Amino acid sequence: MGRTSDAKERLLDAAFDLIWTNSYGAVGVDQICEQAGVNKGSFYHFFPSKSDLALATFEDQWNRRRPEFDAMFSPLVPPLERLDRWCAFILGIQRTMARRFGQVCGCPFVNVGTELGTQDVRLRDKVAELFSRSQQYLESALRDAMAVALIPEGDAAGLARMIHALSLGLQVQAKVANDPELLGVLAPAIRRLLGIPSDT
Amino acid sequence: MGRTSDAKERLLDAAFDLIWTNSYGAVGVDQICEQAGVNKGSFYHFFPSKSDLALATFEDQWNRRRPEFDAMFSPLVPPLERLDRWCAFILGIQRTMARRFGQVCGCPFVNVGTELGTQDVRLRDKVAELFSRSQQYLESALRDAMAVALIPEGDAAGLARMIHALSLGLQVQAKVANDPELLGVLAPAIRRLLGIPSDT
DNA sequence: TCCAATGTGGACCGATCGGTCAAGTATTCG
DNA sequence: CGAATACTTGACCGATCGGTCCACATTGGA
Repeated sequence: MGRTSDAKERLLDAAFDLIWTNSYGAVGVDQICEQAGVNKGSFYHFFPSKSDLALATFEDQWNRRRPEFDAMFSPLVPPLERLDRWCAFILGIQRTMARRFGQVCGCPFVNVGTELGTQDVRLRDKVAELFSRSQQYLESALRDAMAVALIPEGDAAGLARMIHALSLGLQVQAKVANDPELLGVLAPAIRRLLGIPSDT
Repeated sequence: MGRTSDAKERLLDAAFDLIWTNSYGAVGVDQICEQAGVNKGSFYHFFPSKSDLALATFEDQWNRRRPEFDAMFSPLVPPLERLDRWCAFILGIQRTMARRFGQVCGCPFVNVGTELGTQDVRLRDKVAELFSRSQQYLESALRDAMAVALIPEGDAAGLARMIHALSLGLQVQAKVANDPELLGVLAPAIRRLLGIPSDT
């Protein structure tokens, strides 16, 4: 009962894009509303605050990306190829954003996590949660790789965290240098970390 | 001629601390002035804009830290120990900030670089420059390590970038998890990356 | 059909934002 | 001493901030 609307989705979309390409602090509620084609009254009908919108945005984006991740890390894909696909995925995203926007945007979760980490505990915790989910995919791939002796046995969770850190750091470097191609070293770097000799 | 003052230094100090522990956007000019015990008029006597202050702050901080870096990476220190000292340095800073402030603050340059990377080119370029300087220290240590065959010959610059990325990523993870001890894996991760078997 | 629930429009709020300005005070040099 | 310079003071500006409010439009279920 009551009327229906897709304003909430439009707000989630607009907010994520604007915050990703700018920053949480630099994007105003008015701006988000304008881009979403929604009035301020409606905004606060759906979300109690700007921070709540950001929170919802993150969960929403994750859910949207999840099928892609599940496919990438499918147990049917050879373990090391899963990692390669993941590297290609990240590189692809940063390339696309850089081309569309003229500027490497980096990882949206890192951006907000570092900006608001000391100010908004809920947002910080949400980013930590999303990080943990990413690492679970990596960890699972690493364990499968160990099972078939593609890499030596070891602390899969710890390794996953290292690989994840590597990717975050390279994305920061790429953003600051405004060059998505810096992410090209991600895959070889991971192989180094895993002790796999490169092909060349 | 004319009167003298240390207001500029106080502004640089206050600004760096406030921006590091919060974020660029969340800290106002008024707030910086209050913490520095300086009036707004004086602020704009020394700096043309908030963004210029941030820029000056970064250069200032680097110059202050430089002797520490030069000592850490002195050619008289064995190459691999330089890297260990660097890891300990980063861990120490994050621990101190976390204890003093109740929250891991991460790398100040990453924080601002990711927040303003798409909005303020000068700031972005400055962060890129500081990153490059850090990598030069690492690169030099790696080359020295190669010279005495502590690690296999290879692309020192590329390896330095990977190590640097690893440290940035781990700092982001530590901030978001609010646990400085996550940086404990930095040293072992670097050894892994360099292909050095761990002691254990 | 009519009502209750749901979403919309947009004016409005006090606070704060980065930045300006002009008059005044201290200091150093000639 | 006097004038040029360097710094201080604090009131002030328009714009924008996140958030509130409420009359109104639209809808689905009974």
